[in-house]
Amino acid sequence: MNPEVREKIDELFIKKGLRMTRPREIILEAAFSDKGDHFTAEELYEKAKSIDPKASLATLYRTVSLLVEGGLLHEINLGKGVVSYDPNFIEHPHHNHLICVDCSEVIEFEDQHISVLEDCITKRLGFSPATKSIQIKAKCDKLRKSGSCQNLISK
Amino acid sequence: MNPEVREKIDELFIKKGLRMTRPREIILEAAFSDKGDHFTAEELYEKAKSIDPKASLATLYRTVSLLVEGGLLHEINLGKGVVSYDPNFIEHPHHNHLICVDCSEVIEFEDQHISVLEDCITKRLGFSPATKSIQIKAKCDKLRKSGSCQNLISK
DNA sequence: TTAGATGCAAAGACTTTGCAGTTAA
DNA sequence: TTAACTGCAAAGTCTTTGCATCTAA
Repeated sequence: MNPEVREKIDELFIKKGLRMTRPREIILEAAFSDKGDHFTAEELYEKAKSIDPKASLATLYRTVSLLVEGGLLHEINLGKGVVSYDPNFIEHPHHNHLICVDCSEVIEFEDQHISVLEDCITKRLGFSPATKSIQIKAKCDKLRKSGSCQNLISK
Repeated sequence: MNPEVREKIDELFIKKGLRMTRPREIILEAAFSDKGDHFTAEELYEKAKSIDPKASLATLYRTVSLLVEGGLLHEINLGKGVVSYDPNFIEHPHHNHLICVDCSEVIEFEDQHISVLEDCITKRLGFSPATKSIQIKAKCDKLRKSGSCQNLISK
């Protein structure tokens, strides 16, 4: 786990007076140790069970809620009513998502220009651009050109 | 109901060989007759029941699915895992959403500049900018300044 | 006439919660 | 020591589905 991530977690636990328990350690490990893929509750549960087969889904949901409330994990909706979690906001607080409407591939990106424009629009509408986030839904060129794309095939 | 909306609905029903039944008419009326507010399945159900108390939730879900597949209704996630439906894409195909993270107020907006920029980013990432949509999550100025805002109070 | 649509009630998927026992600080 | 946490199983919420009946075209 990235030391920056570890530090933010410890901060949150101290700030909120939370206890660091073994079941929570396992969930944190499952959520933050990897390459930063998004995951559903079910996927996180599988990963947690691979670390400790006794991992409990109730504790997992409770821990995920704490992390979301604390801002360390973001709930994202990639369409189709599926709730996923994004562990990358600690390291990349300003990233946005592009989601392929066909194959559900998700790409994270940051862009200075769109941030500025977004701020303008947000202010014009009478809002403060805090905690803003952008989702672009688009069609994957791979799919359009070849009639298929990686993630669609792998389903 | 707006004639343009009516026309698109009829088009869809003809294209897909769907039958226009009374239960479906009621749901269409509930979804598209008003000022274009977003609604949840439950809210739509209440409205449908106000038109005909015998309205069935099963038929409602089935009809909503057809409309979403046909592109007449868009599923939107305004955070908190709540699924809502947006009936305004027929009249405003390119609108985007700004959602207040505090009070969940939703504002629809269109912006030429952000559309262009969005297209650039999308292409750069290897995607086609078809059916793109942007969600900005931000903080409501009203809330920030006065400590409260309309929608927060009304809850 | 008949394929499609309906409505009920049951099932399903996902998430939350009550409670008795356990544990970090 | 004790307030917080855990894990189980039960409950809750939201959505889908099987099936017998009905109906638009």
